[in-house]
Amino acid sequence: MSEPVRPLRADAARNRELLLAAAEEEFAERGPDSSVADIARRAGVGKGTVFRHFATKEDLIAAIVVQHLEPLFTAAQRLLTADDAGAALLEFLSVAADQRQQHDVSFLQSASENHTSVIELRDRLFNAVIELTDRAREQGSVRQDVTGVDIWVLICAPVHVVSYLPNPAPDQWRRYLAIIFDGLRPEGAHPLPQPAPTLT
Amino acid sequence: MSEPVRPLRADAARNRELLLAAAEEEFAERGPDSSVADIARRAGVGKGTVFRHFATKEDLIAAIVVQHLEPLFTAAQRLLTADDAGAALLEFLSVAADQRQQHDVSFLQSASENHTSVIELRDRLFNAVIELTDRAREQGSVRQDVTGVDIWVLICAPVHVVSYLPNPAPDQWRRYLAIIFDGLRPEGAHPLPQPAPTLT
DNA sequence: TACCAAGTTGACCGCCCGGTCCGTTTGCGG
DNA sequence: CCGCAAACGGACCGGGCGGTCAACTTGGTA
Repeated sequence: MSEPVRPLRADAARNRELLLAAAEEEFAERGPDSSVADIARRAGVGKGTVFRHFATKEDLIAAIVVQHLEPLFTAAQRLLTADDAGAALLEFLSVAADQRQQHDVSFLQSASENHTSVIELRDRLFNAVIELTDRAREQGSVRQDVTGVDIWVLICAPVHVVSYLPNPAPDQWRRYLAIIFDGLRPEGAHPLPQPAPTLT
Repeated sequence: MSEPVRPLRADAARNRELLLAAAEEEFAERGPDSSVADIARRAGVGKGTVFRHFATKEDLIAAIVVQHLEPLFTAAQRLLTADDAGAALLEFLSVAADQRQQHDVSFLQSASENHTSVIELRDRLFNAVIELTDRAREQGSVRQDVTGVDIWVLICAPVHVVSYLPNPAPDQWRRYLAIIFDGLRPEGAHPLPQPAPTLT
């Protein structure tokens, strides 16, 4: 079943990394309509080389998304072993926001929803967020009526709202994460008007 | 200085409305890359007619944005006369979210940032939000360290986070508006790590 | 060092986009 | 009801896109 994949040639491996880095920068700067030709130019390779490494533009996007989800998943797993689950949840949200602030490619997620590699990693990350949230709720660090799905959809909010500012400070998202997290705390919580959603 | 603009012919006026409605639907369903040809087809007119009414695609987008900002501004002005400024602010955020939930074209805002008509209306709306927020803060309905700019960037958040759900209930945004608004209340507020931003 | 598979390249293809243009149709004042 | 300006429609244009391919270069190995 398993294929004895030969290692990439040295120049090919280097070009692959150059391409991923260039594509990430290009998407972060120019948005979701960045062209493959521009990405190739930024990486200093021909356009044909892009398609040798990634069969379609969508495959390239999926590779970038995976590269972003991976360290997030690692962080989530590490934080699952922390004693203070509330602080762990807050730090996870900080790590996620900080990563997005550097290179915001969140708009690529929807363009790679069909790739199994993205789906698998995304689901594992989702489950880790559920666990983080459950632990924080059990310790009374967040309100009783908040679920992992709530946290899941709120991950992106701090960075997103900052994108409406003309020249935001690099850490501006911290202000809005703090506001939102205050809304998640048990103290002074008002009843929620809608039941918690699911992902199905 | 003023031009004696003749009234539109009956069919032209009707087509203009058809086009605006069709474009709004098309953008809401297909996203920011909807084509002018598809919009014309949905409106039941030729492509040339689109460009008779709106010189460029950007002009069409700006007209849609203005059509969305106008009722929002009206609502904000009305709510400025309410007694309970905290409830007024919450209702303004509800009106804004409810409108966006019906036809989310918020991604068009950035594509029409150069149009004076959009800029003027947006600035007037912004000032109204400042006033609404100042009144709510003075009445102690929201925390002392929150500003109108904070509210301004948070307007879009409830609808945005819901967009990450596969089949959201029409009122799902209310859950997240409630969470965020709890974070804006004075009770149990933790100090904010970053100063309030400005729009310049 | 000589060989060749692996890798690179950029011209090229078909497609679709925003925008133009002119021949045709139509609403409406006299 | 007539005449015409206003409005309409769709073929057409230049340009940029994702993706292909055949000629060329190069890294690793025997």
